[in-house]
Amino acid sequence: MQIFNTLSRKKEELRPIKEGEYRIYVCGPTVYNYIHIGNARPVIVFDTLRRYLEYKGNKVLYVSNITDIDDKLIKRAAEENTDMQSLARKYEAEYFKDTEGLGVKKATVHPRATEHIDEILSIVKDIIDKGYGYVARNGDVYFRAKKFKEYGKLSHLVLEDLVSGNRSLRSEMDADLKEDSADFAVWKSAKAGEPYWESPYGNGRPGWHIECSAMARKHLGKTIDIHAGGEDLIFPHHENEIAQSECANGCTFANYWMHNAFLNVDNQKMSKSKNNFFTVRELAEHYGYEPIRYFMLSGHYRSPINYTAELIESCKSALERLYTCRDNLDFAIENASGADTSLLDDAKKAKEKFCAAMDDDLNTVEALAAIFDYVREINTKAQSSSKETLVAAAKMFDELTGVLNIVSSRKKDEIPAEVTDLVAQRAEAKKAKNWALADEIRNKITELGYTVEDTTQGAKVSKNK
RNA sequence: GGUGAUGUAGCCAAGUGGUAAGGCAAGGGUCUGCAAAACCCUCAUGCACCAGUUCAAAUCUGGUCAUCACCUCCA
Repeated sequence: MQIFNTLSRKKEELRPIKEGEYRIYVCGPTVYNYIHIGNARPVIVFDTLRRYLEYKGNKVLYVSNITDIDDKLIKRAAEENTDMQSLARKYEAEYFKDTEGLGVKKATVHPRATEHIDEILSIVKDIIDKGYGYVARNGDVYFRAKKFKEYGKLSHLVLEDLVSGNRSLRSEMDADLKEDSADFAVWKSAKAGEPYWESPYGNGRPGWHIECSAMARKHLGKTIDIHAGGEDLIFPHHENEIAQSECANGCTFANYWMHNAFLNVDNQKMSKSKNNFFTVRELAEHYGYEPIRYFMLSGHYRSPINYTAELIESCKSALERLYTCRDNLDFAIENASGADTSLLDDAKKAKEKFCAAMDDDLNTVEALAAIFDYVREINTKAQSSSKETLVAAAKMFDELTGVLNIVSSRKKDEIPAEVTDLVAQRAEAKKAKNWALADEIRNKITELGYTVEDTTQGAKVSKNK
């Protein structure tokens, strides 16, 4: 499998440290609010990567952190008149509600920053011991960015350019605490009224970047296979993680870095001030979760995608085609009488095309095309195939759609006896060519919330769409 | 100023040298008592624009235009 590695800016053959096993760390949410649709993109994209690796028979250790200590949390807790921990737990629960709806598998571990203060302090100590960190007079601990010669290797930015950049006001503010304006905080001294933990440097709390370095080391080891997140995290977050981890551990932090492009709204970055901000929750209430997942996979993860309501609607229609195909398959299996086995070849071809696409840097768009090609074959041959063939074809359909996890919300409808009776009555009426009565019964069935469709294999009943 | 991305049909979107996948929408047809679903056909002599390289370019090179992002706590 080829993966685009941000480090080399090239597609590379993905080779894990240990054959058949992948250690993946994906930067998780800061739980201070409901997640927005932009947050959902990396969650869905890398969940799909994980599912594909597992589908290919690999073991995946997947870690995604919960940031539950942060400036935004402190601020928001004050606004909501609550404490930081209750706020964090509340939105963490909402986060899991949304991700579950989006068909995202739970990570092997979802570590919380506040439960890893010991590990964080331990890596801070390593950094200081090795000469890469220093304690400022107020108790802040900073990382000497320039001392790490490879600083900038991920973002391909040069420190001098950064320093001369046009947003240096903030670093100038701390200029009297830092040795150099490029240095960044790994530990922050406590401010009045804010949560803090005791440390050798005085009371304080972890900086943003250090938690990921610490939790990755604890749960996945010093060198991991893949580290992933949104492209905005490349700098400074991931750059700083590399500096911290590689200096503290003395070895490569992550072999592959994967970053998804942004999701825009009206071709602009989503932001509250532009009033183009959508949470996953509000969209899910409108359209359901599954179209959102499909939408995220309908474009390549490294290309920006633009959200509009019309697109979600068209994703919903595309999903309908998949649901209908799967329903037809079940119906055909129950009523199978044909002998054609050529669908088995189509299933094999579909899998080959699907895997070739996924192997090429997670090309979910081509993978979807493979599924839709297969759907056409199924629809064409469903009524002429043998039962065994249809069962195998359905299994392949479930396999491929299962990797993308896009047909999970389809349920087999329970048909009440009342409706079944009406269907039987309608069949009688049809037999007698009493079309008026047949249509009247069909209307009744519709009113009860069900749809009846006539096929060459008899009447097919489902819930109204 | 530095770095990077993008521009393909009405909409979305794959395709990195061999003559434009797939989905949505639209139109026509087949099937059906009528429907629904499904299937078939139609829908870019052309891939922002201009040059160039090549037997061959959406794809490579140079330039132009447009849009977007990152450059110290935004996925």
